[in-house]
Amino acid sequence: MGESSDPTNLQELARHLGISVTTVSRVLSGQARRFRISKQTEERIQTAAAQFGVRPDPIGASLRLGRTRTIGLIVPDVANPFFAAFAQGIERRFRKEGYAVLLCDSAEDADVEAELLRVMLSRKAEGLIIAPVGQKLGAVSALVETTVPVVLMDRIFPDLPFPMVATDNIAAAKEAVHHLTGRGHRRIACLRGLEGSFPDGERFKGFQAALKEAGIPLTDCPMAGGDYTAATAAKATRDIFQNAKPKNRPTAIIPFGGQITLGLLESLHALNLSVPEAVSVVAFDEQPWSSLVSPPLTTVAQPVEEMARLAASRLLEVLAGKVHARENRLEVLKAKIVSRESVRTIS
Amino acid sequence: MGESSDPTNLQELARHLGISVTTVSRVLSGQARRFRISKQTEERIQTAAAQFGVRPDPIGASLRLGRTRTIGLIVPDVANPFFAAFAQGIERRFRKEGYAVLLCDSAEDADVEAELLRVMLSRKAEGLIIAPVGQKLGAVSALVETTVPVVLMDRIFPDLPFPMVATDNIAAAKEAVHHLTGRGHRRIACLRGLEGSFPDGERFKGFQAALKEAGIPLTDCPMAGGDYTAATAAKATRDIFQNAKPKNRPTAIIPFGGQITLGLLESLHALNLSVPEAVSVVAFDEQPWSSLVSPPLTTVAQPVEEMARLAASRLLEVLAGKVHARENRLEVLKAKIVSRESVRTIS
DNA sequence: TTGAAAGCGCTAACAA
DNA sequence: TTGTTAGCGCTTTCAA
Repeated sequence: MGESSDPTNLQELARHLGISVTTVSRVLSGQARRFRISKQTEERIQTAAAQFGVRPDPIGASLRLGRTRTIGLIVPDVANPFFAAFAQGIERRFRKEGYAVLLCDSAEDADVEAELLRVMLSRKAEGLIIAPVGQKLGAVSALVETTVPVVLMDRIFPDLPFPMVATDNIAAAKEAVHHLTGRGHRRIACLRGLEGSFPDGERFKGFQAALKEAGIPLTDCPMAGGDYTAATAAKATRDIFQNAKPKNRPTAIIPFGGQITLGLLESLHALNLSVPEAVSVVAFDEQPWSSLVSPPLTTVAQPVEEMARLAASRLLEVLAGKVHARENRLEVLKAKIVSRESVRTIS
Repeated sequence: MGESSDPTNLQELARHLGISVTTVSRVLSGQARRFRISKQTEERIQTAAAQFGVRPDPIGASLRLGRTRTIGLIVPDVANPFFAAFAQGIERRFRKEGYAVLLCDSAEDADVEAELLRVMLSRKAEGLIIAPVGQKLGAVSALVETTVPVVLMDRIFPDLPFPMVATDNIAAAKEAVHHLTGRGHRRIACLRGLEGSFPDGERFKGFQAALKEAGIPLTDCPMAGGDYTAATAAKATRDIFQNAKPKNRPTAIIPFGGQITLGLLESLHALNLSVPEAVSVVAFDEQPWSSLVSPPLTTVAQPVEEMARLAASRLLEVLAGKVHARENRLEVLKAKIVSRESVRTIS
C-alpha cells in the first residue's frame, strides 16, 4: 500500500530508489564520471529522473552555489529595432549556454536604470549587458564597486573598466559626411541624439571633423535635436527648415538615429520638402523599413548582429574565468554606408 | 578590536544590531506593523539596512516561499515591432508590481518553445505570458497539467482553459475587405501568415466571409503565403502577380502581418507595380514606418498597448488569487483601420 | 564507489 | 513586542 506519490525532487527521487541524494545529485549534474558512479546506478537514476520529470531545482542550487545562470540585459528601448535585434542576438546565444536572460527596458531614464541595476544585483544576475541611458556617468559607474561581470554596448563610457562593444561612430559619421560632400553638398545639417551620450558625441565629432576636412564652415551646418525620440527630431527639423531662407537651407541632413529619422521624415513631409530633391538624407541606423520608404534611404548600418555576438562572447569569456572582469577593453566595429536613393548629386 | 566586516545579509545585520533575524526580516519585508514592531526597533533596522545596503536575498526567500517574483514572457520574434511593443508594455507593468521578466524568443520554432517552457517552469516563473508559435496545439497545451498561471496572446488556442487576449481578427479582416470593396475593388488577394496559426485562420475566415457577402467569387481572389516572414511573402507576391494576366490580376492585396508587408512591398517594387495605381494595399499591423513608406500605408491597427495592459492585468488577477488560473476566458479587442494613401478608388 | 550531514539566506510556526 | 528553530532543495566536505 504505502501509496507514496511521484518524486518531485532529488531528495524524493533518492528515497524512491533507495539511494543517497548525493549520488543522485552527482548523476543529474553530469558528474557521474568524476565520482566514478557505477554505470548501473547512473542508469537507474537517469531513467527514473526522466520518468518522473525530475530535474535539479535551480533555486536550491542557486542558494547553495551562489550561481543563478541568469544574466541581465538592460536596453533603453526594446521597441527600437536596433536594440530589439541586439536583444534577440544576446538572448539566443545565452540560452544556448544554459543561461536565462532578464530583459529590462530603462525607458531612457536614469532613475529606472539605477533601480534596474539594483534589481539585477539583488537577483544575483551573474553578468550584465547594458546599453546605458547615456549622458553623464550614472548608476553604471557604481558597478565598478561590485564584482559582477559587466559588458557595455553602444552607449558606452570609455573610461570605465569594463569590456565594451561599440561602433566606430566617429568614422561612421565622417563617412556619412563624405558621402554627401562627395556629391557636392556643402550645407549639411545634423539631427543630434541624446545630449552627452557616447554615440551622439562621437558622431558629432566625426561630423565636425569631416566638415573641417572639407573646408566647410560649421556655421553653414545647422544642428538640432537633443535626444533619440521622433518627437524631438520632428521639432528640430522644423526649427532647421522652417526659419531658414531657401538659400541658407541645408541641402542634406544626417539624422543620428532610427527614431530620429522617423521624426525627420514626418516633418519633411509636413513641410512639403521632398527627398532627395529638396533635401538629401543619410540616416543613422539601418532599419527594416529603410529600403521601403520613399525614396529608399541611404543609411549608416551598424553591425548589430556582430555587436550582439561580440558582447555575448566578452561576457562569456569573463564568466568562464578566461578574462578579468574589470578590464577596460573597447571593441570597435566598423559601420557601413548602405547607398540607396535618398541622396542626390549637386552639380 | 574584533574587526567584523559589514553585514551583508539579514542574519549578519541582526547580529550586528543585537536583534533577532526574525524581527529584521519582518521589518525589511514591510511587515513591521503587522507584528507591532516598536517604532524604535524598526527605525534602527531600517537605518542600518540602508547604511549597509542590506536587502533580503530573493533567492533565499524564493526557496523558502516558493515564490520567485518572476514571470516568463515568450514571443515568437522580439524583433517584430508588434511583439516588441507588447513586451515593452508587459515588462513595464510587471516591474511596477515588483516582478522581473524573463523574456525569451521562440524564433517561431515549436521545439524551442517547448524547451523555453521547461526552462521557465524549472525556474519557477510564477506566471507565463505566451504568444505561442501557432499551428497545432503544441507544448502550450501541456501546461494544462501544471498549475502555473498562463495567459495567451495573439496566437491563441481558443479551447485551452487559459485567459487569452487577442484581436477580433475576423472582424478586422472583414473591415479590411470592406474598405476595399467599398472603393470598387473586386479582385482582392491576400498574403497569408503562418498556416494553422490563430490570427491567420481568423483573418482568412473574415476575408472569405466578407468576399462572400460582397458576392465576389473566391476564385477571383488569389491567396498565397504560409508564414509570417518577409521572404515567403516576397515569393508569394511574385507568384500572384508574375503569372497573372493583367486582366486577372488582383487590384488590391491584404498582407496578414508586418514582415509580410515588408516582403510584399519589396516584390511589388521589384515587379515595378506601383501602389496604389497598380495595386492597392491594406496591411495588417500598424508599424512605426507605416506612415512613411510611399505611399503611406492604410493599415489594420491592433491595439498592442491595450493588449499588453489586458494580458498583464489578467495574469496579475490570477496571481493575486482573485481569479482561477484555469478559466477559458477570451478577451477580444477591436482593431482599427488607419486610412492612408495606399488604396485607390476604382470607378 | 557511495553516503551523512552541514549550510547557503530566508520566513513562519511556535514560544515567550 | 520579540526570539528560537526548522526547513525550503541543493551541493559539497568529510568519512567510509
